[in-house]
Amino acid sequence: MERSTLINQRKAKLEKLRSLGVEVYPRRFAQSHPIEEVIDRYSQLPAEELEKKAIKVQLCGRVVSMRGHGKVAFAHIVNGGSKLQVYIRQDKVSPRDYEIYTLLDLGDFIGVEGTLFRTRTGELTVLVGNLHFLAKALRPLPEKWHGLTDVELRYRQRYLDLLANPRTRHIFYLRSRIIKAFREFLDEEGYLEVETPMMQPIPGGATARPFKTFHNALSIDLYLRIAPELYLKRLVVGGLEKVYEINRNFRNEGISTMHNPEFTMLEFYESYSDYNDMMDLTERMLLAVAEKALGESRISYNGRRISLSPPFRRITLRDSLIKWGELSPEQLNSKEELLKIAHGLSLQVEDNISLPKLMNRLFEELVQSNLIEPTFITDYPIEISPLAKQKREDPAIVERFELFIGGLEIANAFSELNDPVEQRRRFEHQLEERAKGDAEAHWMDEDYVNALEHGLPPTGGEGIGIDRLVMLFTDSKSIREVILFPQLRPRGGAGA
RNA sequence: GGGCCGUUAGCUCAACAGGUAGAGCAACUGACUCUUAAUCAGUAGGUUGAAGGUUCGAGUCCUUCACGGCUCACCA
Repeated sequence: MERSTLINQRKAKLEKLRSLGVEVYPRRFAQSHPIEEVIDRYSQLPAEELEKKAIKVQLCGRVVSMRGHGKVAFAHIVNGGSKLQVYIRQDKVSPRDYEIYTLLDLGDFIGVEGTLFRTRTGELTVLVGNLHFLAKALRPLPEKWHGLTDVELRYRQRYLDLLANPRTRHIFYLRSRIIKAFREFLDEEGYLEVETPMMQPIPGGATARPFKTFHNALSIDLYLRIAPELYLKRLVVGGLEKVYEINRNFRNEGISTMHNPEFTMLEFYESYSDYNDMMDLTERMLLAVAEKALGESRISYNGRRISLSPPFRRITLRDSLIKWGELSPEQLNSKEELLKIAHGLSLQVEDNISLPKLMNRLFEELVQSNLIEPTFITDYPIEISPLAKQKREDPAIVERFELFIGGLEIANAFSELNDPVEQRRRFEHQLEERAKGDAEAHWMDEDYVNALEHGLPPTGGEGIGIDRLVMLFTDSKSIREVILFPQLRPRGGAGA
């Protein structure tokens, strides 16, 4: 049926309810219990006992199914994700309430007062005494059996996805629990949660293209942050020795199953510790989060069972290329050799690519997908790590790790560079890269260097991509499955 | 940005080789006082994503565009 006809039919019913004197959008309804509680408390009681106790309830929810049988009807109502059957009999309700029932559509909200009983087939059900109309749905819900599968509609009208698909609901409940578990863990460790600017005059803390905006009153360009890192370290300079922030980052880059322009990042910094301490902390934290949010220490991802019990494997970037990339130490020292390999894999790399960037590229190609079990990859080239501290024994390498689980990059951490002179040098080098055309090279941030000049203690810092972690914990293949409203190209009109 | 695939009723999907666009659910009318994907009888519902083209004839073939998915490239 044409959509406007469906809506008009429902509007007509709405008017009929009004003409009966029914308040069609009332303010509130006093429920005696959420449906879930009723089920928890009474679903085990035998029918005879239910009848003897004659338990009175006032429940409400959205009507999701109706089965009329002449002068009686069964319906299911849903609230809080739980479903309960209600039973309306013409001889048990007032004529007015019965008329209200006849005007109900799937999707409407109702409240019922009645008595619990068990049907012949054993289902816990409310025998309705009074029926209250709570809100009208003018548009139909997705089909009851197949639900809503059109991916575009699921993302554009997430409310329908949430109504029709229990898995979607589950993912976002779990996402909430995961974030809460991170907070609880860090709070217990003595970390302070802070909020730092989303709008920054100089976008820093990562190598990525920013979104740009303009502040009228100040008449300046501002950038949506690509990372909170430099602000969090300013706080450590200020004596907030353990800080964390869970918030949005924005990167003006491509959209894919692994990338959304805005995404959620946990970053945390701890004074007097280094990247080794961060690895220990990460192991404890991920296990704690899994146990709290999932109730177990193992996850399933892409058909693989993965244990999050420490210790996690630790291997240097270089050794990982030897182990999984089957490269020799000699090859790893030669850009020409690596270029040959890259070309052999038909990777598109520019001939003037630097050795460290080439290594990283080969890592992504050859190694990353093998890192199913939690694995810390350590010791990155300095060139791609402008904010990390060098290793004492090899100044070309920094004290940094990335954590991979299920082949996904989950965390990135390092011993923070706290030498202001060296930091300035690194920024200057980045400026040269930028001048050479690297749009993602880091900006010079004099104010940040100035902060370092006041003294940053030895500090370990880490960022964890919350969306990817939620993907991992919910076995989701696309980041859009774990972001309620992922970025899509806008489309005219509602509903499509 | 490139490649591949998709877009048909409110939802989920059909439609041979180019020959009158169909089903289930939802909706509407009627029957039915323990159903649960209720059942039964009937009714209505379509600019086949958009615009062009080929053809006697296009959901189907061609071109362009829009939106989406996957993938490659780019990118932490």
